[in-house]
Amino acid sequence: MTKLICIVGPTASGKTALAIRLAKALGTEIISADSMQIYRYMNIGTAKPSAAEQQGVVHHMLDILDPGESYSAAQYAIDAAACADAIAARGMTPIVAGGSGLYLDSLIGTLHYEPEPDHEAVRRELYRQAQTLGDAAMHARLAQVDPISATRLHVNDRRRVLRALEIFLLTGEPASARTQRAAMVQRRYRTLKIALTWPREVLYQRINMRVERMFEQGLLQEAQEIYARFPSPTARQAIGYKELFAFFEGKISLDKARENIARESRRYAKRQISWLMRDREVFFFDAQNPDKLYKKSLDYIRDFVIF
RNA sequence: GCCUCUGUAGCUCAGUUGGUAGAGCAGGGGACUGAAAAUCCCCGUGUCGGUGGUUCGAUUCCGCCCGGAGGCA
Repeated sequence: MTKLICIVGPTASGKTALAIRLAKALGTEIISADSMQIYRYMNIGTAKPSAAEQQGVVHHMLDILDPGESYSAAQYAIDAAACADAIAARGMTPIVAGGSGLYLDSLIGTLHYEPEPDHEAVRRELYRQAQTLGDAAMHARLAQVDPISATRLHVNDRRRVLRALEIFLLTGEPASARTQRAAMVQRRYRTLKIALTWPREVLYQRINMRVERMFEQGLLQEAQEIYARFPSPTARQAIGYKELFAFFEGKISLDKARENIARESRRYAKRQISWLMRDREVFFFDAQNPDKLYKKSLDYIRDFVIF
């Protein structure tokens, strides 16, 4: 089975730098697992490594879409797997680095996706209905066709409730049944997962500093451009952009936007940590000393690649 | 120096006509299968500034002390 080295961790934990250093040492390539760096033009706000920072290491899954083009974890699994297989075919062990836990799990095959018809129209209709009938009614409807999903999902989690309904309407099968079947599918890759950890306060300081640096580097102008060129739903939801859009629309002050970006980044980091904590496979490495982190990672990688 | 206001959760404040207290924000924990940087759920013990007094009982009333803000000199 093909092997993948995964470098994960919350935002601003140093994944990018470590991955590049390791890739150079191993002579391999990097596959990004970041749902926002996948977009062109969103560079500063997503902390995408510049050409200089990449130091000649080949990066995949960066800049493959325009902001506003829609994408999905399922599609990512296909595209990233193609990259991984190509790299492996050339005799290397790819490094996957990124903070989008769902994407990462989709790639390695912990999560599995079966083909399904286009959901565009059905989804739009469901949201229209939710608008008029209310969340409780939609949840009740789900309970009739897919009681397992309905118990698992909170009434207010509109997104997941409607998605579950959508699956049923599209496939005639409850989402829970499909999920159950997917769990039986064998994984695609063998993985070594290294997670970078920091004391919470230190990580938050790093996040705050990074946000300031982003503004120094011209985040405002970058967001302005995206705002003008891509009035799209995707860029709208990226931290660092959505807050500035609110500023452009006169809803909040620039200071408030800056503050919100830092706060949302902190909360995002917390959600990422939650995601990692439940993954029993990850090794948590202290990231406070970069050299020690690098050496320890290399040790683990050597064992992993050999055996 | 005198007068007035004020001191309650990390922050901004509410409140208890005396029975040891609660909101917002910040923060913490969790969920997560085709939008995921998204979406959603749960979590409020804190010497009620300190110290004496009144009281069965004080964060609440009274005295003094210590912070802070303003006014008069």
